[in-house]
Amino acid sequence: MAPLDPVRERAILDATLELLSEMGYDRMSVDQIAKRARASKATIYRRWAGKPELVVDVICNRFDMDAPRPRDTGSLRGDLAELVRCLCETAERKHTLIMGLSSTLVSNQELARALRAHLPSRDLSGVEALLVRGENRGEPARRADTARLAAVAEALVWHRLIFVGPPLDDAFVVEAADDVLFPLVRAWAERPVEQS
Amino acid sequence: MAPLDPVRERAILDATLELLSEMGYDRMSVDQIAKRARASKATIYRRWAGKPELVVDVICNRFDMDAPRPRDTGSLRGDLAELVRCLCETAERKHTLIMGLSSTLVSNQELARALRAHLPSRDLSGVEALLVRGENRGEPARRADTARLAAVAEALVWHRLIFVGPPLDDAFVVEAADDVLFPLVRAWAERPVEQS
Amino acid sequence: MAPLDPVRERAILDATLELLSEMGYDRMSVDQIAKRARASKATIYRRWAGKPELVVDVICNRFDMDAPRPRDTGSLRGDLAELVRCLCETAERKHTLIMGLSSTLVSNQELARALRAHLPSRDLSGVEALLVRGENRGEPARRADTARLAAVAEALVWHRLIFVGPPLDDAFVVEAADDVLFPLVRAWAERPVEQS
Amino acid sequence: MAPLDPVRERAILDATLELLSEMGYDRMSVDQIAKRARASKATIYRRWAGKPELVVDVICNRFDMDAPRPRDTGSLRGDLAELVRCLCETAERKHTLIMGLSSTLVSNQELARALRAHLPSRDLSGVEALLVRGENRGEPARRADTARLAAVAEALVWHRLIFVGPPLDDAFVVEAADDVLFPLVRAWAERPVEQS
DNA sequence: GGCTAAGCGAGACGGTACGTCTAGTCTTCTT
DNA sequence: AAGAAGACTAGACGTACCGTCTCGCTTAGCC
Repeated sequence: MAPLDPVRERAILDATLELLSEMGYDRMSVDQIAKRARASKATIYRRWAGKPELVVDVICNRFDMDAPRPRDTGSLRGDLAELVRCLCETAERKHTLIMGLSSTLVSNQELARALRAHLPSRDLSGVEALLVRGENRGEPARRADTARLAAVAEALVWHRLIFVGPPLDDAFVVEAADDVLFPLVRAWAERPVEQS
Repeated sequence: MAPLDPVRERAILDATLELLSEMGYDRMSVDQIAKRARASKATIYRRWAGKPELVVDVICNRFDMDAPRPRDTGSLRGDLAELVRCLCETAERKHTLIMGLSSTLVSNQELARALRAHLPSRDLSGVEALLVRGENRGEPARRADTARLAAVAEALVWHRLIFVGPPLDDAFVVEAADDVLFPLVRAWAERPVEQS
Repeated sequence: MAPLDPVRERAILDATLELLSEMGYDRMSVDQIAKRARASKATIYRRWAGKPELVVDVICNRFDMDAPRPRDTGSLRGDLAELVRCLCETAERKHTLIMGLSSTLVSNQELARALRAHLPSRDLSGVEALLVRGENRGEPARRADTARLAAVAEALVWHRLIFVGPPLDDAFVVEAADDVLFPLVRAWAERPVEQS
Repeated sequence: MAPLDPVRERAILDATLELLSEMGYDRMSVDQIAKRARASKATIYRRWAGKPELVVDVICNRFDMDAPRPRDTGSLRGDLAELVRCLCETAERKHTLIMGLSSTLVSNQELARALRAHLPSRDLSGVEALLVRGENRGEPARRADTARLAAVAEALVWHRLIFVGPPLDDAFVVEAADDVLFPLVRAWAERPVEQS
């Protein structure tokens, strides 16, 4: 058993994940985690420097952060709305966690970096596919920068969460898609920007 | 002295503001605030329901949240970059505070609302002026939705802060302006969206 | 309430005293004391540097350390046995506490001094009276050094506790009185030693 | 190597003995013993039931508990002082250990018995010789109960350690010999008590 | 000009989480 | 097959912080 037992680690991460959703970040105590995982606090602190580090690890390793893949709705505008909807879904899940952690993140840049590395939907293929479908339909989707489109969509969602708060309703989704993303994609298609 | 002494209130807000920048939100304790303000904790809790409320009050009343007014650079693209630069400046100041508070904001929607009411640059006249100048120059700035433009710009800045972190460098500013905001304004000018 | 509230102090000392006899020194935890006294651990640690200091205080202030006064049995030998019996009674009560503390006392001489100051039966008048009674009966009790007699008696009792252990039976009491204390008192009476 | 290796046992006892004098009983941890003896904790716990048992074993087997034999000083009074001096020497060495153990001894009578079996100077021949020498010199040493004399002397020394604390100075030695032991021996010689 | 009401500084209090430490058990790998 | 290495459970310890409360003192406003 000399190397840190992965079974125990798993149990601790599981317990943390459960409690995280049951109580939220700051009402969840390390003692509770230990009790639920039938682990000793020493076992927890042998692995993680503290509660925030543990939770970041949970987020990175056991939390499903990938947005669901946007479905084909038959039109570019519809697909963009669908994209925003998917991002909303994920962001609302992440939001609580990140907000709970953020007071720590501010004074712990190393931790912040670790978390950020796992935040974005690494998988851009959904957005890519959306643009390809649009192009195939003859819609003005060519040359759009996939990553930038995803970033702008994500930015709109998070901005809304921070400045207006949940819930993210359908009106917001449609506005974001129709008034920002769609015009933007069209603009890129017509006068492409030099890719950076 | 029967009504709550405004002098004491001021001293407490000042002390809080100082400590907030010296230590950050969560390493700052109420006892420290009391000591620095030569006030009793009772005096603090007679006015504010708790530490988060106090800090929100600091932000609302003693924290200069208004973005500096973007200057005229002679071109729409330049003005947009200038706008983003101004937003960056403000956002970086706000960022730390909001992140420190956010674990509380999640479970205290009332507080969140209070804070949000003071977050946005209420003053959109700078953005308005920017668009007017563009229009006067014959640039494609007509019919752009002032509030929406400001929101998108702000969204880009905050997204960057959350997902990449400070500092907000010049490359980011230029990209945001040239690759997103400028195409967007042009798109709006050419095929205006129905205002919501 | 500014000065440390004596009511709380009392409650804590009481709770400690109770738990001390219920569980013994080392199975008693500070958390238990706090819970029983309906006090916070902070309140305890504000007053005492730690568990040993608290217990020493209990012993000094709330523990009745005085031996019962030996009764008149009608003879010097009987009175001496009675004295030993009284000392046994007290010592057996003290024994557990001192033994529980002693691992700390070894490495904390300051604490040891505090405890020692409260250990001896300060009241020697019982022993004094015993000797006077003997003298009045014409028994050889003159000139005996009261303090020294008490010390020898006490030494015999503690030696027995340490080297043989409880319980202190009647045979021991009689032997101590008849074979040591009585001969000693007689010897002092016949050829008094120069008092030191 | 199949039978529990006596070499390892020896190493563990040695390490314990060293640490015992370096740090005292309660600041010495089992992990430290293991590390110093280059042994595993399992190896320790395979042989001894716990830390107290181990230490008792050290005391019984590797600790020289016997008082040095009192030398002939040419007079009974001098010999008695010499006896007390020898007891002091041993007691001061034992004192720390016993005090460190005592919190355990209280709640573990079996262990207490094991320790007690090794505590007294089993070898009474030194005391016996002392009395014989006195008798041969014509001093009043006849019929004295060797074991009881040793016990009283020992009692005086331990009482002093407990109630006044180390160090045991020369004044104490002389007083104990001249004011208690010598009168007592003389009294026994003149009116012998029936041996119990 | 006293009386009352309330704010005030000071700081103890209950509660609770944190992170550290130790004792004693158990597992895995090495020799 | 015994031993070294060291991870494990359990739980006590002492610290820090929050928000409440109680003291006296001082001040303001009203009779």
